[in-house]
Amino acid sequence: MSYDHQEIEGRWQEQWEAEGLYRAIVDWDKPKHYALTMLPYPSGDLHMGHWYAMTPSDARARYMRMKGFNVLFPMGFDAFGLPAENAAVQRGIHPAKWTYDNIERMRSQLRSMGAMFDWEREAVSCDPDYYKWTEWFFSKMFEHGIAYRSEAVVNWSPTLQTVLANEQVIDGRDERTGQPVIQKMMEQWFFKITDYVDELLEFEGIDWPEAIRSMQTNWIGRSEGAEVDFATQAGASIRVFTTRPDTLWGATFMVLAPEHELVDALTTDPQRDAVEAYRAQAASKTELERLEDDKEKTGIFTGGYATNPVNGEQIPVWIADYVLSSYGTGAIMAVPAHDERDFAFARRYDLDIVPVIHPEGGDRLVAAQMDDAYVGPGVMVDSGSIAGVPTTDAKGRANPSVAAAIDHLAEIGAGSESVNYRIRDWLISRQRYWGSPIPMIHRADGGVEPVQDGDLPVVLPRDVEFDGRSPLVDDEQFLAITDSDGKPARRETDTMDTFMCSSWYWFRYLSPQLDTAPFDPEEAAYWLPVDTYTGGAEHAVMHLLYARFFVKSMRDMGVFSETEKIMADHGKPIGRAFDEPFMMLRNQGQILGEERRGDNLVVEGQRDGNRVIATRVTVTDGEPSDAIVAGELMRRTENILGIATDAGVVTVEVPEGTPVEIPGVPGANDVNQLKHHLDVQRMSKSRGNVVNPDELVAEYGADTVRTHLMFAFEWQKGGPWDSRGIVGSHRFIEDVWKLGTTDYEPEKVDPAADVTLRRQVHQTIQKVGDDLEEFKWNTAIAALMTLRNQLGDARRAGRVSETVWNEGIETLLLLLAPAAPHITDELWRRRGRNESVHLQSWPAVDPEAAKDDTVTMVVQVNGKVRDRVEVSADISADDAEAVAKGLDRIQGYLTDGEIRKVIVREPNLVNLVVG
RNA sequence: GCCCGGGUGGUGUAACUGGUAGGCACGGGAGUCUUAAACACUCCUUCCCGCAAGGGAGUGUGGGUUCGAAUCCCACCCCGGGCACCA
Repeated sequence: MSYDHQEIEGRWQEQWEAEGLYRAIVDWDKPKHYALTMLPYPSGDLHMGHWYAMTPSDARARYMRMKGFNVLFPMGFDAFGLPAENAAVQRGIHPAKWTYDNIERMRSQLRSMGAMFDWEREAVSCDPDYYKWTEWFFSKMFEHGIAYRSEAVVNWSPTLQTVLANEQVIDGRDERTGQPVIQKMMEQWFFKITDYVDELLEFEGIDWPEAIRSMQTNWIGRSEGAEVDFATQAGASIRVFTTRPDTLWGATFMVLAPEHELVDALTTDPQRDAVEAYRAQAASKTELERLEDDKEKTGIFTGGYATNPVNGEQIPVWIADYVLSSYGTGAIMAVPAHDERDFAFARRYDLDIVPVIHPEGGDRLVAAQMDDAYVGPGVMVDSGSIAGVPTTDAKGRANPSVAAAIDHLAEIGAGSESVNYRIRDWLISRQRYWGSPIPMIHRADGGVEPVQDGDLPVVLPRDVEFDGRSPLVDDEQFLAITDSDGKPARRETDTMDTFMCSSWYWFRYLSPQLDTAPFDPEEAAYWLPVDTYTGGAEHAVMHLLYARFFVKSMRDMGVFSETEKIMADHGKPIGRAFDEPFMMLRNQGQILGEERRGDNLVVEGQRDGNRVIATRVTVTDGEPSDAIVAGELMRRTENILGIATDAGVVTVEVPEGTPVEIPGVPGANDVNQLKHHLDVQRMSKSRGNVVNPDELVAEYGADTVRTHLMFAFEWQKGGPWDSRGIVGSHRFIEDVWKLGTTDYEPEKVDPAADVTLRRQVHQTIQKVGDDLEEFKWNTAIAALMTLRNQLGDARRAGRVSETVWNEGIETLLLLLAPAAPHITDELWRRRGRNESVHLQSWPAVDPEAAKDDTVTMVVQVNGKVRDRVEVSADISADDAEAVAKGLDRIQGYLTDGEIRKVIVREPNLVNLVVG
């Protein structure tokens, strides 16, 4: 009987569905487990990454179910977003049609995984039934002052024709397309995520990876310091935020962001033209251009002066674009002696430098002799009342000099302690069509008001034309509305960031059909919170941060009050259920395209230690001989290339300005284009490195693909796909088939063989269970492969009894069921069981059976292994020592000295120290 | 520059709390089967010396702690990720 994976997998997927095997129903008598995996965007095709993310999560959910939990494992689609609009523009397909067609296709691909998704709970964020509640949340947040409209400098993407949140902009480029964004003053909708910063910095009671926590902490960017006011002749004073109020005595000038509101008032007439010119020039630059000019700081003197509050000095006020209007107060006090940026600026414009820190154990600093700002510890000098106070590397009040300065500022009334954050409020409006409408009305009198709850959802008009801009802006039918006073008004035309849709989707899964509330409190009381959440780490400061914010604001708006009552009725503790969305978070890595030989790079240059400094880099098909390095580009980090040559991977540094030649791409290129070019080239030349799961499933079956993805990678790390390796996992699945389908008859039963096999079986139960708890699939599968080998050996030897053989086979099926659900259910029922393997309990370890009765004891002499011997597992320390000393091989090592010390770690090791 | 996470055979990975480095696979080699090839099966496969018995080296590099270090400490190099003119 050969293993026909296509027939088996198709049949079981249908049967499970017909049986409703994975329906998750509230049952207060059973412990619940809410397992969640990030929902996909319906791009059209499921790729390996989806399989890699979802099938291990499915295996975990299945394991929890076998452990006795009532498991909810839903799936849905994050279905709003720009690609649908691009399809409309490029191919004339309506975004809704494009999206729903893709969803249809992906549903069937998802089914081919054989996952235990409860499809009755599916949620699709672009359904009006769904976005009605996305809009409702917006209205609630508007009511509670969490959503607000404000004018601010925002990131505008000319490519996407919309504004973007800060989280979506990386190095001045939009994170999706890599195109530059520009800064624009616009009136937009925001969510007050900044009200929650302190709570967001805490991760109490949740089990999240350190990397995500530190990324969020980093992004929020809390810094402690003080706000200080500097009086000016213009009347208004300039407020600055500084983390180093202790260096105030060394502040010799001030710098305002070009956009700062006091610039006009401070600018003197002789300087006005120059200041205006500088402001205009700064405004025209993209963020990217500002960053590129970072070598030389530029700025201009306003002509105005401010008074240093601690010493009364008059100091000049400049403007410069290295001061950001968006951070702190948009103005700084410059302390060139102790800040690198201020130092560079002062040197360039010949401004005063006054050192106020005396370096520990060093000479007094002399301004004229400084080559760099001094940022280390020391003692405050020339600093009025805080002179003599030590200064350390500590931040905030933990630094004695900062504490002293804050106290002094409070005394003289010039400033106070203050905390600043890097994070800004979440900009959620988008000038796009395919998103959830913002349910607001602009009144004729200039005010705004929410659409009445009863009128939700504001539905996207279907009959619209696409030309790259949002069709909502001039859709008169959509726009025309009356306000609550019955007067003509206009609808808001912005839609919401799609991250808004994904900030609450796991609540919608609880009751996707409910039309009276976003979720059913009866369901919520039982299932919440989400117990395990899995997905990619790339969402660290977007989705995962927004989701935390969202739950906290829902809690504060009272959205959970009924749910809480029902929980109390059932005596279920609330814990952190409404403070945090996901109790446990685990991130999988990324599956990369298969590495393969392709286009070569030829590098000319000099060797420098273990790397090569390039003088010229050329992309070529040939392999010229005068090159120092020739081979395939494996990786690039900034200007460092890793090139695979016959002699291994060589590190090549490409200094700025090195000529980079790419055939067909004229003009000056740089390293940034290199990798992109080669990737594109490789992808299009042969799609051999784009791994298509559908093809693999057709060839090997879903069980093999699932098992292999779990086996071949360290899950949190991922890595490049290697098409050769999958045969190993396939052999494993086929061996399981053979083991499960052959009738076993012992030749001659040997009780010792029974003991051995049972020990192996029960040790495997222990090992696999431990590994699945910790998401360590690779070692769990390795242990199951070992058990496969052991069962194969036992069958060949024919010494184990039938009972023990059956226990072994059935345990293998039970332990493998989460990873390979189809073959295990098939074999399970072929063994005459009429209930699914997926309804069985996880096998229990019999500790007696699992115990080793003998172990290999290592005998070392001076820490080197010199012999090994089988001993009883419960050997005493004295016996172990005696056995070790008695070994012939060991005797030979004892002749050159006497035993000075004996270390015994029975039963594993004896170490004899001889000298 | 700062903050995380890493570096183990030809490859992917494994190794409890400091106690046998290389388990599970891929690839490679030899053999059995076959007219042959593929499949399957058996054995070998960290490197060096040796016919072998055996010996030596070995977890990025260099030091240290320890009876004993892949594991702990210090310094450095490299890789991946995040942040970055953030005052």
